[in-house]
Amino acid sequence: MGRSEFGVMTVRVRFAPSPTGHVHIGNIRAAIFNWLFARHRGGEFLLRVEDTDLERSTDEAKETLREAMAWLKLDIDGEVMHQSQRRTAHLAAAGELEASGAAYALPSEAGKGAAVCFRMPWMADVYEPVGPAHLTVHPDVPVTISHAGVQYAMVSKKGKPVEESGCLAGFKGLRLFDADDHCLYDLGAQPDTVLAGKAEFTVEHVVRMEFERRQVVFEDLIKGRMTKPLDGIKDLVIVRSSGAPVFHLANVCDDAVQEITHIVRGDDHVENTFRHVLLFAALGHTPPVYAHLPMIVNAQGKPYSKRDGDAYVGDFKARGFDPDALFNYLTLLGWAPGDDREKLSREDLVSIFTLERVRSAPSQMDLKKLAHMNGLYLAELPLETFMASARTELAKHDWGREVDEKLFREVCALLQSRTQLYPDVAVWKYFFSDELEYDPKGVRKFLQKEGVVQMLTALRQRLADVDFEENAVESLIHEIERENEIKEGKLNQPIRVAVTATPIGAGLYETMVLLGRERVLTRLDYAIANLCDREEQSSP
RNA sequence: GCCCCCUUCGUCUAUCGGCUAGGACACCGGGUUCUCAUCCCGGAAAGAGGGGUUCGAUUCCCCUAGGGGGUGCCA
Repeated sequence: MGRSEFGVMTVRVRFAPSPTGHVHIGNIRAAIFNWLFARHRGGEFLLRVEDTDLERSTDEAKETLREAMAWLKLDIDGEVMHQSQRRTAHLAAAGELEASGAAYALPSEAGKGAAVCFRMPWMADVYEPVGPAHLTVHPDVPVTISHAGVQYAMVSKKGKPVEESGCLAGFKGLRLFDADDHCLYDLGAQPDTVLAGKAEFTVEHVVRMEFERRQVVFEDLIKGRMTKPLDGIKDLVIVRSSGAPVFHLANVCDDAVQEITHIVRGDDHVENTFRHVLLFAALGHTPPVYAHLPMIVNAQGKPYSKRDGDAYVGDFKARGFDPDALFNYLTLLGWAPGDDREKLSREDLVSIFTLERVRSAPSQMDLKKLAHMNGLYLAELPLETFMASARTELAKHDWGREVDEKLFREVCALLQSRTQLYPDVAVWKYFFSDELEYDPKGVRKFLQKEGVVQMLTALRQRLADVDFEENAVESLIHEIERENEIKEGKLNQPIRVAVTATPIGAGLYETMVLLGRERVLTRLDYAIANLCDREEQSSP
């Protein structure tokens, strides 16, 4: 089982999504943790597409799955397994279980075949005794005992019968009593005839049952020691009456043939695990080590559902997130390195990631924090990389489709460090288009002030002659400020609003130079004529 | 109903019996800067509640509450 030549177990993990619809953020987080674990341990990360549900599985979903994984750089080892192609092997396994008596056929319904059910074995390594159990039973509902399990009714608080059932193995030493405390039934220590399906019992007027409770135990790397009483576990349908293998069978068989050593999956599978470990054993395999990841919940603290449209991996790409930033952020959901580091490279993460440090409480996404982290990542992207994404984003605007390459590059270089999300580049419009929408607050605050029009006019006239580069432009502006006896820098914001239509942006002198003399002069003219308060037509 | 699991600032988290409970995002103040962002400094903000165990509990145990998962011939 995946042993290297040194006798050290080689880790083999898998990501096993079912390709029905888009890849969910919770799914991809499971993929990320599997990948990190595999890379940390120098093991292998496999992909298994669980496409047995032919009705709902689509090629498109498979495609978006591969896209999402490629985008997040989750490289896989070995061949991709398609579960639908393993149907014969799954059915063969079911046949073996049935032949050995580990599984049994359910009574077939009219017109259908017989479903196959895996019986929780009578004895197993993972069972441990927990002592005697005494249950109160509702006398109106008869107790039935068969190789398929025990059915009975408990008594609700209101005295109503509540139907319950469990596997036969859960009721070792079962004894049933009536109201007079007579023992009506005794399963005995060795219920061979019942197990063999040679005897079934229906017992009436039972008020009390006793048995030796046992529980199933497995060790979870994240949640610790997990236990569940066997009498609360039911036998498991592994083949439908239609003849199709059920998820549980397929999943366990494939994990066995792929020699998976660790199963890292969502919390929602813990209940399955109690039965899967027994299925592994019945199939002649040692169960893998399990690690159940906590769920990711939405901003309302509720589990993500189809309604939370923003939970698909593809949407994060579309909304301008960087894959490395998302990767890093997701890594911090339910896991932390143990110190104060948060921004961690892939290499760092691979070297320090352990499943033992995963928390077991659900965590919710914080888009603000993700955006912040995205800004950190965008700021340090190589210019070319940033430009490529920015160009794609710009092309979503009609003014951004055909831009001057040289100008585009310079704008990117200037504004990259102030971009948090790619859609933010929409504010760059003033560099590429002359159709400006002036920020009304900016206009009011900076242009419609006394004296501004004169200073802008002076600036406009003398700008025509000056060398159009940063230092010269800055000196000229300062000159005008001195002449008008205002503080150095005071004129910057009025100029900014006049030439960029917004009060926020990068350094003004650089911005002006990038805009170019012609545009700056035209816009100053426009502002002087249309946006500033003119003295002669000042308010009543 | 029953079973399994979870519970530290609004959010993500640190803490593995000694805590003036640390960090990050968001928020609020101040500084730097021509604006914004960055950056720097500061502030407000948490152990669900109740019982134990202990010299000492956020840390261990129990109960309650709240939340999640499961209870399919779905995966």
